[in-house]
Amino acid sequence: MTDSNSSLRGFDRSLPMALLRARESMMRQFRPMLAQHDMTEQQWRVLRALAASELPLDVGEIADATFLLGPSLSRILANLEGRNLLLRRAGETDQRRSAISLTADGRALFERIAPESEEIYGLIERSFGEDRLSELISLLAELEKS
Amino acid sequence: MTDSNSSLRGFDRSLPMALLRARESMMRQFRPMLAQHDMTEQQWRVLRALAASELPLDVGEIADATFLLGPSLSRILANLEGRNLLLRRAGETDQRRSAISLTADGRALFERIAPESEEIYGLIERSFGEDRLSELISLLAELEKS
DNA sequence: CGGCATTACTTCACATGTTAGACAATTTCT
DNA sequence: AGAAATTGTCTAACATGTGAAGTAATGCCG
Repeated sequence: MTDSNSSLRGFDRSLPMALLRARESMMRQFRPMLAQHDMTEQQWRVLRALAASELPLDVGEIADATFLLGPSLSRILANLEGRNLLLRRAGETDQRRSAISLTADGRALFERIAPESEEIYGLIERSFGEDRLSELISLLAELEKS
Repeated sequence: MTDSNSSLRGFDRSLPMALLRARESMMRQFRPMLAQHDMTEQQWRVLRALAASELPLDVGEIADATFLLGPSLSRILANLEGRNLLLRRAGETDQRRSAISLTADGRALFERIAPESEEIYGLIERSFGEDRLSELISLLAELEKS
C-alpha cells in the first residue's frame, strides 16, 4: 500500500463508493468461510433462497429473491446442478418455467454452512450494535425507494 | 417479474443484501449516462482519480483511490491506454512503478462527463435529503471500521 | 558484491456483472 | 385457428471480481 495523498478525498464523500466499501468490508468476513465449502457468495444466496422455500422455485423467483440477474443465475444454477446440489424439473402448467429444488446433498450442505454464517453475522451485529444496524438497514431501504 | 412469496423474507433484513440493493439502485441512475460515453463505472472512477490529482499517479495509488483490485485495474488501464485517454511513463527513481496521467483526450472526456455526473448525484442528494445522506455515509464509514 | 526476501505489478483461471440478442412456450388478437 | 406480441429463460460478448502464481526491479544483509 502506498500512502494516500490528500487531493483524492472526493471519493470519500461519494455514496456509491461508501456503499461499495462497506459491502466489501462485510463480505471479507464471510468469504473465507464460504470458500472452505467451495461456495461463492452468490451460490450461497441461491442455496439460502431454495432452503427457505418449502416449494420448488422457478428461475424468476430465485432471481428476485437473490437479486441476481438472469445470465449470472443461469450459470450459477448450471454449476450447482452439476454438483448435485439442486434439481430442475420441467414446470407442470408452463413448460417455460422449471421447478428447482435442493437435493439431499444441497440441503445437507446448507445445514452445515448456515450456523457458521449466522455466527459471523452475529459477531458483526454485536460489534456494530443492533440499534445502529437496524437504523442503517432502514436508511438503505429508503434510499433504494427514493 | 413473479410475485414474491413471503417465505423468502430473510434476505430483506440481511445487511450485505441491503448494501447490494442500495448500491445497485444508485448505479442504475449513473450507468446509462456513462454508457453514452463508452465508460463503465470503474473506468470512470479511474478517470476521476487521475483528474483529481495534479501529479501523475502510480498503479498502487490509483488502486487505493478507486478501491479496485490489481488485476481489474491492470485491465482497465490497458483499455484506457489503448483509447488514448491516459499515458504511462516509467517511474524516475523506481522502475517498477509507472507514472500515469491523463492525455488531453482523457482530460477532455472527464470535463464532458463530470457535470453530468454531478447533476445526477445532485438529484439523488436532493431527493434523499442531505441530512439523511450525510447520516448514511457516516454509518457506512463506521461499519467499515468496526 | 552476491544471494534473498520484498515490493509493485501483471498474468492466469475461474466466477460474476451487464447489455443485447436468440428462442421456445404462452397468451392475445383478429 | 393463425399471426403477432409477450414472457421466461438462455447464450453471447465483453468487462470486472477474486485468489493464486509469475515476473522484474529494489532493498537488505552477510
